[in-house]
Amino acid sequence: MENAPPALDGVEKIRRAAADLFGERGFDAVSIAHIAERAGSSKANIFHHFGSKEALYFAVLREAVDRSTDHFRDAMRAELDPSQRVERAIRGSLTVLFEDPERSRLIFREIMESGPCRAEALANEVFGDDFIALTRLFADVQAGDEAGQGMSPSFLAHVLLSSNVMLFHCHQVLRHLPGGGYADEQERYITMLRDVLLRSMRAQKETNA
Amino acid sequence: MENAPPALDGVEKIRRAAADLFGERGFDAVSIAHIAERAGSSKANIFHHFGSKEALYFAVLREAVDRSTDHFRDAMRAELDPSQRVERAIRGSLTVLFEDPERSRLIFREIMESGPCRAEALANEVFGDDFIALTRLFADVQAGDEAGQGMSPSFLAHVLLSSNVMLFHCHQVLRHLPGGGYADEQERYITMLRDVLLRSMRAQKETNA
DNA sequence: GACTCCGCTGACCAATCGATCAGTCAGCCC
DNA sequence: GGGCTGACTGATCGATTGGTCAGCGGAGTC
Repeated sequence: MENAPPALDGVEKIRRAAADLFGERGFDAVSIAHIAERAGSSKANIFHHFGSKEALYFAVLREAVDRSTDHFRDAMRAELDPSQRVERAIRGSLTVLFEDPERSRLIFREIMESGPCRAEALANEVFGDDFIALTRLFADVQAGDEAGQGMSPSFLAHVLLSSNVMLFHCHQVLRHLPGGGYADEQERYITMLRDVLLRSMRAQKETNA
Repeated sequence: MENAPPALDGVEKIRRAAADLFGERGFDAVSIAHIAERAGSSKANIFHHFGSKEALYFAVLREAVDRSTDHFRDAMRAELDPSQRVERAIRGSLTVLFEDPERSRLIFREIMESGPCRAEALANEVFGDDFIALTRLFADVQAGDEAGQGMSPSFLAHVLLSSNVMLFHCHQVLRHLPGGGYADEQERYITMLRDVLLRSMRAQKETNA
């Protein structure tokens, strides 16, 4: 009977408690004692398994990053018409962000804090694949549409991800801004962002001053 | 001779040191001892003037927020054609973000960390005015353009701010992504974002499935 | 000179931090 | 049984944390 939930051995419990707490409050605000308490373990045991607080943090971060890219890749496999493909990409990215908020916060904090040294590694190992996939999607959609290109696919990926990430991190603030009701209406939000992206691709060089 | 630089009294030195350090590393990673050292003062003196670490943090945060809104408001006063007005709004927001990076990080961290309780206060006191101004700008531009409305001005403000904030916080990562060269070319970035926003406003209901 | 006020300091506090220690206990191999 | 491994613990380390307190020294005031 005990096959479905794998009984969660000690190490995994520590990992999950650490992921939750680091995601919620950040590296410095969380102590090993907190993690040990939530994991139902002892401080010494954490050092036994992970060596140091920093090593635990990076272990948790790496795991979060790996799981994130898997989910995102799944969300973009379908072959539909442009409107539906873009919509699906928005929804997929949004799902990844919201289905495990602690993980998302953990990763974004790492991006913010990373100096020039670690930024390149992050770009290659962590976000590169997702960004490329999204860029390809926009390039495909533009190529299949005779109207006009003229808009960089990678920049459209930037706009999509920016908007979603901002919605995720700031939606408690956004919902209280005048006209910020979209923060609580996911479908309306997705439709609006989809329209912004599709219109950007289709309209031609009419905006040149 | 000592009139132009106001000699920076002790309290102001503390405030600046705290703003720099809190912006760089966040609340928990910075100790009063660090701040005292950078300010050339003593721990006890900081408590003498501010009472507690939290009070110092909030004082610094409030000051950062006030200065931020002032700058932003200045950047949007001009009356030009739609393309130039949108471009100016993008540039203004970008300038505010990059001209004092520590301040910007401080504020954004507060948005991320703020629970539902403090989020409403932040929305009203801090970002409300800027967001309203930006929303009005898009509403104006759309009204003056006969082509079509159909796109929520507040959502366009969201897209503009999201894209800029993301560029600011992640540009060390973005520049290393394939096609992410725009992260280092501000003028190209501004042009692309302007086009995305203008096209979104002008194109009509052609995207409805 | 004696007085107060105020910006400021060094010494100090209890609490907590990350980390280490010796040692316990259960399981496994021979 | 004996030898060994690895998960785990309570006690404890030195360092650092946010915060307190008595007091110093200079500027003003009578």
